[in-house]
Amino acid sequence: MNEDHTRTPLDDSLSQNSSTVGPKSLRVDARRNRVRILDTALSFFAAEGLSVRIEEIAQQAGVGIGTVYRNFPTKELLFEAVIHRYQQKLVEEAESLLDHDDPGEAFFRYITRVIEGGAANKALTAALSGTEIDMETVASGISDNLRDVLGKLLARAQQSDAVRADIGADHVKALMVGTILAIEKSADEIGLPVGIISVICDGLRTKPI
Amino acid sequence: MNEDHTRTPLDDSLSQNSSTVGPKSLRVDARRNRVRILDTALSFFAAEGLSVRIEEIAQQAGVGIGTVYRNFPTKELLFEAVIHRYQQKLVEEAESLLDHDDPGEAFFRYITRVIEGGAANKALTAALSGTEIDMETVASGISDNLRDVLGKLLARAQQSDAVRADIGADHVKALMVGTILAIEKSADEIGLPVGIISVICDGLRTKPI
DNA sequence: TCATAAACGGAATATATATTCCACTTTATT
DNA sequence: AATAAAGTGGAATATATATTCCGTTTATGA
Repeated sequence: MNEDHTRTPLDDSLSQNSSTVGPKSLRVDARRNRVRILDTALSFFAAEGLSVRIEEIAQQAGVGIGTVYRNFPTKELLFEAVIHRYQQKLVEEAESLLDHDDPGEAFFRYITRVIEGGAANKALTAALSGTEIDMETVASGISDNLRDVLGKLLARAQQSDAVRADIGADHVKALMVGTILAIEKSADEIGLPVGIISVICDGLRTKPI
Repeated sequence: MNEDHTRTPLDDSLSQNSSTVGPKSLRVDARRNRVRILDTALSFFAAEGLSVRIEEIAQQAGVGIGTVYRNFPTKELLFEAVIHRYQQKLVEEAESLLDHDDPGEAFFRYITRVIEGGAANKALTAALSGTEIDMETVASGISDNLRDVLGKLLARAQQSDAVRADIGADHVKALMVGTILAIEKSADEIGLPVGIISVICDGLRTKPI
């Protein structure tokens, strides 16, 4: 009775590369369900944060609760799996901006994009900020990877004198998180996001004189 | 059996002016308990946010759960009562800065103070940002009052050309909330708050050239 | 001091939801 | 087609906590 189908949360997102066999080759129907669950969970988490009921995800995904739990033994683990994707995308995006001609623009474009994307995605917000959950694993995962690339992006921008020198990646990360949260929490006044982002960016720039 | 001791949440904080009789003159022990509950709730909410159990508050306040519920029929109402105090303080503080010589400094001093105070107070954060709860009543109450004074403070600062003209009180409020949340959520890197606040303030300033 | 209404305490109740369990299906293998 | 292994659904369980209920205690005014 010793169930050990519990894969570690970070190595499994279900290797899309159809050729490779994957963790242990799931049965075809199982793999399909897994994808459905992840997709559904993503949209729910993004829209409503961690408070969605597992039952609702299961229903919408067209599977039973039990199936969700077979794949993700815990709500938290499901969340982690969902977030792990997003994280990857963010990091990749940052990396692709690392060899941009204008380090300053690369930097500002990146934080703008992260903020705009995040403001529409409660799941990401929760993951980045640690709101709503403890998030041992993911949090540190995100922090490490994202802080790294962000740090590089920032360093280049600072070297090219586009960004003030007295701040670090932590500041930037905090500012992004805060801005995302602020936008998310505010009544949806039109124009708010743009205005706020502009304030942040201006505050980060080196001063003219 | 029709209990109607349910006072409206905003008119009752227990009128300190000992001379006036108050809402309906509580029995002396009842009044004492009410204060204890409010005080205890404040510190708990500030430290841990809305997730504290009512039972814990009751215990720490030295009363039974029933007594808490007699005074505040709902966890949410208790929270509202607690927040109402803080709100009042914030508004008063803003008002007292309205006739400061230097409108710019008054403005920046105020948002700095709110941010620094808020970052240590999860209750305020929750109330301001709407995190963790719906907060119909308080939210709008805070919004209205605080937005008002904040607007005045901002207007003066803008007239004196200390703050860029293209933003409104909503932006400022969102920025404050975001900053508070960012600081609160970040691991406590020393110096983070100062650095972040400085970025925000710089971003709000009119530009030199 | 007594009677009475007000207030109290905390066990019991209600509710919401995460998680488990297992009899039943479906897939893969022969 | 038959069988074993893998996977499934969803009722049942476990748990956490907000809220109610009511017998007991306490302040107050005569």
